[in-house]
Amino acid sequence: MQQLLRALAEPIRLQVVQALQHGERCVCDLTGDLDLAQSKLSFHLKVLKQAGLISARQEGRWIYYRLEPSALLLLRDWLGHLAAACQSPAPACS
Amino acid sequence: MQQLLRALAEPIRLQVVQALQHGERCVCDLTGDLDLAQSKLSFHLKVLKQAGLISARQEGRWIYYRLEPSALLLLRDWLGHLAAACQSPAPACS
DNA sequence: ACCATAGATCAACTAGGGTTGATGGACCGG
DNA sequence: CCGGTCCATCAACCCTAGTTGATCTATGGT
Repeated sequence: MQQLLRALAEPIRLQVVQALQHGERCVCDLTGDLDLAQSKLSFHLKVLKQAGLISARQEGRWIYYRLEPSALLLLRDWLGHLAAACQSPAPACS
Repeated sequence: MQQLLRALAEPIRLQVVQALQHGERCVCDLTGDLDLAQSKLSFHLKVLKQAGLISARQEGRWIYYRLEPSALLLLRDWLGHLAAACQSPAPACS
């Protein structure tokens, strides 16, 4: 969880994730979409990839990145469990 | 989302959230549970509160903090939508 | 009124993460 | 081969978020 949250909790990386939500994009597309220096984008893509939130596929000179739904669902479910736990009967310690 | 993610993406705050998952606790309980300096804990509680993830209730000299499930569910649903979007038919641009 | 405890806040310091610009490697077209 | 494009990596810098210790407010017991 820790790693997933840290990866998502950064403005640029959040933008990248949102830019990928409707399908894969290559790095050069993303630099254009988000108006970022290539070096900067590459750094953030690496963080997201290490966290397991995205994966890469090479095609010729281009590298296409895509979201990894399993990671999103893992985090989603964890939040669901937390919410469920804190809504349950309430032990009411005093 | 940004603010929720940033608030959760910190080891101590994550511990606090987990410590609160089964019901409210006062600050002095939490300093004991997590073995933290009072000042440090107070700082992180403030961040979590500003993000809307926890809320406070005063009782005498004690202040009890509790999780705010609505914030957790908001984030949960956002992740669900993201996962759904990236799993959908796939426009397959070339 | 006095003291003890719970907790917030502040200023100074520190460190880890993000930025920047340059370099390097891979792939391709001519 | 050679030049150009796509992308990763690196070192140096910078800045913000977190830490620390002290101080301040409020509440309550005696």
